[in-house]
Amino acid sequence: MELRQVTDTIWEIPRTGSMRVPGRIIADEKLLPKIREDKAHEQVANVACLPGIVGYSLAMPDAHWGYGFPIGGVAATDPEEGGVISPGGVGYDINCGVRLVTTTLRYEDIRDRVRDLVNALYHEIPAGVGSSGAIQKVRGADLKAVLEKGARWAVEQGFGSGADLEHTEEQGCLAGADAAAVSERAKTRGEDQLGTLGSGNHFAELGVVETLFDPVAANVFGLYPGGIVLIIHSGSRGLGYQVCDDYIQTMLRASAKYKITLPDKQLCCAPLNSPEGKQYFAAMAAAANYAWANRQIIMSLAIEAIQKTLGASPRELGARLLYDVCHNIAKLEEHEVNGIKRRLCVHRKGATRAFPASRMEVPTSYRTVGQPVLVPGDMGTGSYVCVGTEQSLRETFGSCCHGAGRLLSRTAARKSQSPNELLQELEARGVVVMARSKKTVTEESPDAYKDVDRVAEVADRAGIGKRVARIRPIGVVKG
DNA sequence: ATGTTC
Repeated sequence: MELRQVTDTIWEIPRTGSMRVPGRIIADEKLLPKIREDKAHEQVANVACLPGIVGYSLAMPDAHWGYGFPIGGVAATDPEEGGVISPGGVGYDINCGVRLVTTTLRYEDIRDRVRDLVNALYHEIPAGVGSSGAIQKVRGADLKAVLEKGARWAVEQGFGSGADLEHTEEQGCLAGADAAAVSERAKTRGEDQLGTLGSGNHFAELGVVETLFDPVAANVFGLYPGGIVLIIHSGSRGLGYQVCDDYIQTMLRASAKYKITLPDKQLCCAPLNSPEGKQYFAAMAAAANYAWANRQIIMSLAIEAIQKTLGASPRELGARLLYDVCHNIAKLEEHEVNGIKRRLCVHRKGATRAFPASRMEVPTSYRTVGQPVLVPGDMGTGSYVCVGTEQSLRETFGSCCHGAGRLLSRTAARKSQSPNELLQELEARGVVVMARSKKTVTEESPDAYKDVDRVAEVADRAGIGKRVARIRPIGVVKG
């Protein structure tokens, strides 16, 4: 497949065959070969065949192979022109996302307490496959409220405060959610999993702000060198998984019903304006809201654990949600295409929104700099806070990368190192790790991920997310 | 990612 270099950081897949638009991959010479080896570029071309897609089928610098769509894939469709919605373009973990909490603690204040803090987080936040029981079971009318109100429900139950909602994408509630579109089985799976981390790449992490790239934006975001931050990465757990699974079946039928020809069955979809498309959107939004409630509760549990461990008052800890950004979702947004404003369905799968200061969706407190973009790397290397730009709005429907991106499969990662060896190595790097499962530790080895510094540098150079600060991990809780 | 194949 031909890849034509357009700029330093853009490679284009020309429109051929049944592609409706060209593909574009944001990468550099070092990241591109791995993306090709993964055949993620072929998935970009496949996505370009979806009915109603506009502009480009895009891949972010951390792109790799995924179910149907690449992870790191972005695609916008126009519902008015038969545009579709595809569960494969959202992912199994609906509204998997990241939130970052700043504190007034400095590294020197807690240098000797990191192990105690990690231990406290480990005990207060259930983690691992099938983890449950963080809070009382939530069912019936309460679960309906979670699905339709999102993070606000958690705040109303006493987890965090209303101020958190202002610093959450969509205020922690995607409009159009309908609990009735979520199967009973999905609901049952969700009733005891609110406030739990899950497994895989999900984590709760303590980090220290290390490098500032943009001191002005850093200051607006409350980031300062030596400051301690809390990062939480989790999603919609078994409930979101079940919603995806249920609707892939629906969409396989719908694709046939609407005579949509697809190069890959995993791209199964339905027009947004069809009953199936509307129902999936309503269920996806409900799962997204569950994920926001989940992260809101996890954050609250984590902050409480830190306060208790340090014997600090809320005021002394000074915890404040910088932002919560999702990276597995489809959203209706206004975008300008060829000079015309259109309401598009933007699929971001393993990609974050990255809106500039000019967009109304950005919290008023950040309206001078832009939307925070949270880019966690692997547990031993670092994470980035970036900021959205006008360029990302123009070139990637306001999207940026979501992490380092996987380099090795989980199986390959497990074979490369023993868990104890890896834990020691991380300790030597200054990272205390506590994990429910040793298997997860090796699967999540820094060696299993691409270099987040390079990914963030490419995103910055490509102009889709300017780096604000780099964060070094000091303590991590894993599933 | 996922009660890691209801």
